[in-house]
Amino acid sequence: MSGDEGQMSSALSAGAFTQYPLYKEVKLRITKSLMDGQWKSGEALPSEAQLARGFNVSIGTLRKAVDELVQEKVLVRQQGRGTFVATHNESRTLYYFFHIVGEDGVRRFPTSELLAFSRGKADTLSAQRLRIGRGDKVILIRNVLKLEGEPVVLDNITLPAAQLGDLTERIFRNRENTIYNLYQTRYGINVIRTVDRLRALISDDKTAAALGLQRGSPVLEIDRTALTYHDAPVELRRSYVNTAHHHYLSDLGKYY
Amino acid sequence: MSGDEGQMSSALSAGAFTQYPLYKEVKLRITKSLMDGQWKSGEALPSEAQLARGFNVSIGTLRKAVDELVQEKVLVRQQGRGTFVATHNESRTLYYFFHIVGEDGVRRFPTSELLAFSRGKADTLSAQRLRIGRGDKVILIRNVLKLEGEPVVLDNITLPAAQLGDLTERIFRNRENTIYNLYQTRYGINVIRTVDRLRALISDDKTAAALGLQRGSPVLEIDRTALTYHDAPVELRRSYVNTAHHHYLSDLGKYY
DNA sequence: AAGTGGTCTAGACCACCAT
DNA sequence: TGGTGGTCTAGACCACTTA
Repeated sequence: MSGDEGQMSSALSAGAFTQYPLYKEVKLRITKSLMDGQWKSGEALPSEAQLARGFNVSIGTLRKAVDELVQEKVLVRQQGRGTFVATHNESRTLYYFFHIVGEDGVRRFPTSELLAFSRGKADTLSAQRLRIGRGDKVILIRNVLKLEGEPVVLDNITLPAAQLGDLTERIFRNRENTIYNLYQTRYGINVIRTVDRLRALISDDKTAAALGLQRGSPVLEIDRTALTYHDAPVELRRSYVNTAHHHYLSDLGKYY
Repeated sequence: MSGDEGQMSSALSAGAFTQYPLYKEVKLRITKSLMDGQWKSGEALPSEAQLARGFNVSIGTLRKAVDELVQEKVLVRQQGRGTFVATHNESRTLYYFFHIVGEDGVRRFPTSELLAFSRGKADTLSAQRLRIGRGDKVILIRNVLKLEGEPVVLDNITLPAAQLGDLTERIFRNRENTIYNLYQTRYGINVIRTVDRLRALISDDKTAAALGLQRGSPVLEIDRTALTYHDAPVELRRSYVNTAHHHYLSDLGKYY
């Protein structure tokens, strides 16, 4: 009886006929609570023992579910203290989302300077990539990132307005933390991973001017999609980088 | 007695005074066997039950060690069949080491064309990055990669000759598989991960010619270090990519 | 049918943190 | 001291592959 209980409840609560691991279902239920905002950024979840009792699974199964969420950097474990919802702070940004480093390889956090904040409508491509309707309202942001005072990155951000209804230039400008932190804390939108597509281009005049480059200089274009739970897109960002004294570091695989 | 046995043997066999998890030590011992070539590319390891007995640990601890090696793509589990040393085949290359994709986002495997094979001595920078002596012998390879018949990538490879003593142009040219597969099967050098640093540049005339580009065209430079166990460097590769119709895909984090 | 990895459980004990 | 996560063990049963 006791041995089969977990599997029975799994099949029941999943409402499925297929064989599906119990820990995956537990993971989905934790994810759902996170999406619903049941535990907010930086808050502690109930202890593993409590969660296991709540889900009616063994502690080992509960841990396996949490293990994966920790791996994905959605949760953070701290021995002796608890398990927390990962916060978008500077160090997380620096290590997982900002890939521009100096020639010495050192990671520095950039300062940000807003160039333009406007609203518009999604064109065909943006709509498709954000999975919204063509012509739906979007927010457009142009932003320069500086490293040691020098402009290095020009960001062009496209956001679906529906999810960030009240976002204004003032709110954006007055944020005290990273942009992803703003999405997370104010709108409950948690960016979990990004997919970047890179090319080399000759910069156009406007971009060159924003980066203090000569006409015809090469720049690195980064076409980024930011994703939240279940790979749902939440932000498009097209960036241009002056790679004369910096480079983009792609260091996959060091996840152990 | 039975509960403490594992931890005791851990401390003993690690020969350390510090607290060190038993599964980490098991992982190191498996890694060591892999480095020593005890199980070769594509071969099956002993079953988990056998390994656990051999290391005198529980099956759970053994699995935790193997879990990490599977995550790092060093080992591959196949339910019902066994656990195998991961092979450098085309699909592994395509998904984990070759990041150039077409505008449609589809991954295609490139054809390779050798331009030059020579021997030389390591300059200061190469020596430092390969952790060999300045002036030590190296092998230099220039290679063009074509996608659908068009040259897209120019590779300039630097290899420490000491580890690949007998490598000749003929052997390199006649390989039947990927370059990393050659290192793995012929020299027991297993590339596990790579670190890429990217910039945008104006191509020099030689590079432009090799890629069929006009003078002054922008190209994406990829400065790659390939690493084996314990992050030991085994290859340097400086590549130039025509990103007019392709891009570099950086898709970290989809490891779940 | 026999052997392999995959899941799940139950319980002990350790390391670390806050109080 | 009590609560948290971290490690380790032991054993049952399931899913899949091969012969």
